[in-house]
Amino acid sequence: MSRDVEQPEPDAVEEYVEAVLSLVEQIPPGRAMTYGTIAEFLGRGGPRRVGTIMAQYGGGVPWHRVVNASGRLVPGHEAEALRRHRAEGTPMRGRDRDHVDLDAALWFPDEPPATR
DNA sequence: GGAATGACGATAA
DNA sequence: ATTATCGCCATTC
Repeated sequence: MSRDVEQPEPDAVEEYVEAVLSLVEQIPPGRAMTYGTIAEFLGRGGPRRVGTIMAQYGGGVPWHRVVNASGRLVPGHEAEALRRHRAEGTPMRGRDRDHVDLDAALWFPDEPPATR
């Protein structure tokens, strides 16, 4: 057949954004997830994709509970994120307790992803 | 289609 | 612990 079938529909993007946001919303206080873990759990896209999305649409969810693989806080909002983590009692590490202790705080969803 | 760009990740020095 | 490099995924120019 002719006719190519590859037209990146805006819906697919929106759906992915929703998937990321709804997952981040589920992260309990005092816990955290990494960009890579989120991407892995969703089974599509990559850490980079997740980061880009959080940067644009993460304003309505607990964005501070998303950290990079090193436990580093969100660039540009470190002070705010740090303040919130201290308020939530998130396990921190480092001399200044400015990194999330992923060994203790990494959270993983109990149920499988919403099979779309 | 190639190059540049990111709230990333793993690894090497 | 910090910096540099490369790989990855998708978007934008």
